[in-house]
Amino acid sequence: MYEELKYWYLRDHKLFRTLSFSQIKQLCIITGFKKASKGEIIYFSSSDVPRIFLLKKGNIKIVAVDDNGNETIKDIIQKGDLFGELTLETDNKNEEYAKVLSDDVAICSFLMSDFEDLLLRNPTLAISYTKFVGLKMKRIKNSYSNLISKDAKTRLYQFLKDWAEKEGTVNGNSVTIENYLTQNDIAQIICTSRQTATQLLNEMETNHLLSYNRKEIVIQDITKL
Amino acid sequence: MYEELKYWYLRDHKLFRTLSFSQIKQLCIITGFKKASKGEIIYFSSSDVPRIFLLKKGNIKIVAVDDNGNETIKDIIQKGDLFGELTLETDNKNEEYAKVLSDDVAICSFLMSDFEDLLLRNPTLAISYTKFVGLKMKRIKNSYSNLISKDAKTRLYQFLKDWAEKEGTVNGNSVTIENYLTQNDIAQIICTSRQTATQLLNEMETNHLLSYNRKEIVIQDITKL
DNA sequence: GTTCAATTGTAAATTAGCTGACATTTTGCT
DNA sequence: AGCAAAATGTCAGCTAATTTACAATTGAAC
Repeated sequence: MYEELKYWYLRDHKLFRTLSFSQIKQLCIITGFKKASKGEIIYFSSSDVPRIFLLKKGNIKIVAVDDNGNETIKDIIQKGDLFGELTLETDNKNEEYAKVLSDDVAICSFLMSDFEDLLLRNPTLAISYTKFVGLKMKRIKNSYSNLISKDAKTRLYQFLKDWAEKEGTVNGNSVTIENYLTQNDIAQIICTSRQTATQLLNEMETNHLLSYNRKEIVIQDITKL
Repeated sequence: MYEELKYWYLRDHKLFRTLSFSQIKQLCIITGFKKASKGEIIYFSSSDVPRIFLLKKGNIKIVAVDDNGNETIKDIIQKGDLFGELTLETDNKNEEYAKVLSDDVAICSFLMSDFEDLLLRNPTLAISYTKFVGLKMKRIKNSYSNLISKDAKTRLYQFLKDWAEKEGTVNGNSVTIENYLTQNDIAQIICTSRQTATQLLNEMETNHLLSYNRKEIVIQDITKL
């Protein structure tokens, strides 16, 4: 029954829908499970054998540390997202780790080499996977060109719109987002200083565009952003 | 013999090294050839059937036009690079075109659907291709995080180093680059204003770091950048 | 050779946003 | 409850780089 559970955990991701039961089982044999709670740090890049991870529950942020010890948020991973060495290529110089943002997370993982084997035997999956990586690339390109050509305000608005679309609960024109990020996190994501982010958020609050607190963000009218 | 030629054209790219003659021939049947000269604009995103392109000779820039009609340089493609819908996914809302930078270019292309068929029959190629797309993604990530966290000067230095490494002719510590870009192009690539780029380049010239003209750039000592 | 457009050079004014430096509030913890 | 740590609020410089504005140079076309 444990096997069964794992099966469904993987099956859930749209990438694996096309796989037969036995194929998933093959991956499952080496599938690892992990639970973690808020604030915990999960190392995944170096040391261990290269793995691909699937976040089953909760939210995490991928943080990179540069030579000066500065932390930068690379990515926010949500329930259902894959992360890790998606390029099937290991690079060890990469100092990245994941930090748990929600109360707790469930992560399932498998070895990159096993996945590669599976892709070899499953060309359709290989194509789906390529498209998946491509989509990811397109998203990254998009958000980066936002970062570069737009000012901080526009970037914040765009970020909030994206966030609302991905995770918000809609209620007419109003959208409610469960807020698991600090203002500092938000600032890092939109690449600005914490102070600027605070200012902009307060400005939006006085303009009745949204109401902000540490639990949730309510956007009064998403069409006005 | 025309067939033969095309074979070698494709064969040249390291992605296709693992393919058999017949497999390449299969692609070649639908391979298109194109020649174009300086300043010419090549549309490749919309209208036509989705294709993947391989630049065999010369240099082009990929330019995107936003809603306000502003042009941004998305990418510089060099001899041997693939471009087009590398993600195997068409998106039509994308307003992109290529502009020829060198005196003339040779481009060879094939249909995305044919390539997809080939990938299906060739899992090894599929994996290579996935890794290739992944590598591209990693490069993009890298250059973007440069754009975001570094100042204009550092960005210019990094760009020149990259350019020199890719295309420069080394002579001891000195490197000569054939300059097919205007200062405005360079400015756009490193995401700054034309004036700032000009200033920085002149500053480098007075500091004897390089000599610049419209034909070539000579970096006196690449290790000093 | 002359003309015109593109490219390059230079400088002052303006500005978005960062830094640093605090005060205040909230949260988790024992 | 009471404390420390984390998160938020606010403000005054400061700075890199954009904008605006124009001059000078180069190159290609006729």
